[in-house]
Amino acid sequence: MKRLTLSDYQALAEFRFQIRKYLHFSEQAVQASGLERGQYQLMLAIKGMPEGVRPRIRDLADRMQVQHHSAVELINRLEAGGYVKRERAQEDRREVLLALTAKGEKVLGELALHHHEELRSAAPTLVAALRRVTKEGKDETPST
Amino acid sequence: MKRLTLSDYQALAEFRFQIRKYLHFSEQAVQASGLERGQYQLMLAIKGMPEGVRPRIRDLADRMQVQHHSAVELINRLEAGGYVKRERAQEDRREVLLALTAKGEKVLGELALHHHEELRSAAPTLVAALRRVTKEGKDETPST
DNA sequence: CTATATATATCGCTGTACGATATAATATTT
DNA sequence: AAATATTATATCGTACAGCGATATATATAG
Repeated sequence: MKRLTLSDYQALAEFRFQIRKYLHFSEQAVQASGLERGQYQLMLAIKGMPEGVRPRIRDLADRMQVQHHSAVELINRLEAGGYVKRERAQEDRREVLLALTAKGEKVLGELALHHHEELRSAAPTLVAALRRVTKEGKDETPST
Repeated sequence: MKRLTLSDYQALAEFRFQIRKYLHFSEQAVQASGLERGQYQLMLAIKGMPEGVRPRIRDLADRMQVQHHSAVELINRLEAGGYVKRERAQEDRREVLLALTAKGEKVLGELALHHHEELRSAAPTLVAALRRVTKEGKDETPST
């Protein structure tokens, strides 16, 4: 079994740290807007859906990497808060398509802007951390 | 207030998606090893601590971006599982320094290896997503 | 036109992180 | 050196997000 060098461990740890910092910033910003953790992300997923993919619950669950019923619950709370609305698809009436309300657009707009700025400023550090992970180990003595 | 373009939203959403995929992979791998979510990360934080920083509970909490008492609980469970051990610092006897046990080293080694491989293969996509976020918007019509 | 698959929804539970608070050691002030 | 404040760690109860198991509705296959 291959072994990692101490530098590899440090690279992995540093990447985690940077990611956690970004996610922590996000959580603070989201809660300051009166939303719960996943709500911003789900709204962002609706708005930022790749071209050609319709925002069904299933697709959103996939983008969120959660079970579909976790997405359902999240959407229930979002709908209750007036941020998104459900629409039955007319072709396949099992499907529910999601859309942002005006209120949802507004909150998402502000949050996304903050996130965009934060991520732009964090990006160089993140890329550097990734590069360090990617970099071939130069025969360093393994750790332990 | 500045507005984001649709491409900006897509870039943010795509980055989130890629991060979630990595974190989801991580969670699966960690649970398959019989550990809980944060346990791998905390062990990794111990091992991958930057040079010159001692692994006190407070420092680890900072690297984990959690409240110190959340770190305490995590460490309680790790210690109960025999993965880490506490040692009182002799200079300042309030401090508790953490160290991995042999068992901890072993489990961490395997997990970190998988993570390293996964991250190496995910890195190009992640970097691309970051670049798209960083890229100056080229006067595209704003969304909505 | 029954059987099976797909899409969404509900209910109860668990685990993780938090807030509030406590204990212990060290540092500072008078 | 006693009193007070600060720092480091620990405990207890709680909240909430996501999951497993299960249910309902619609659509497709045989």
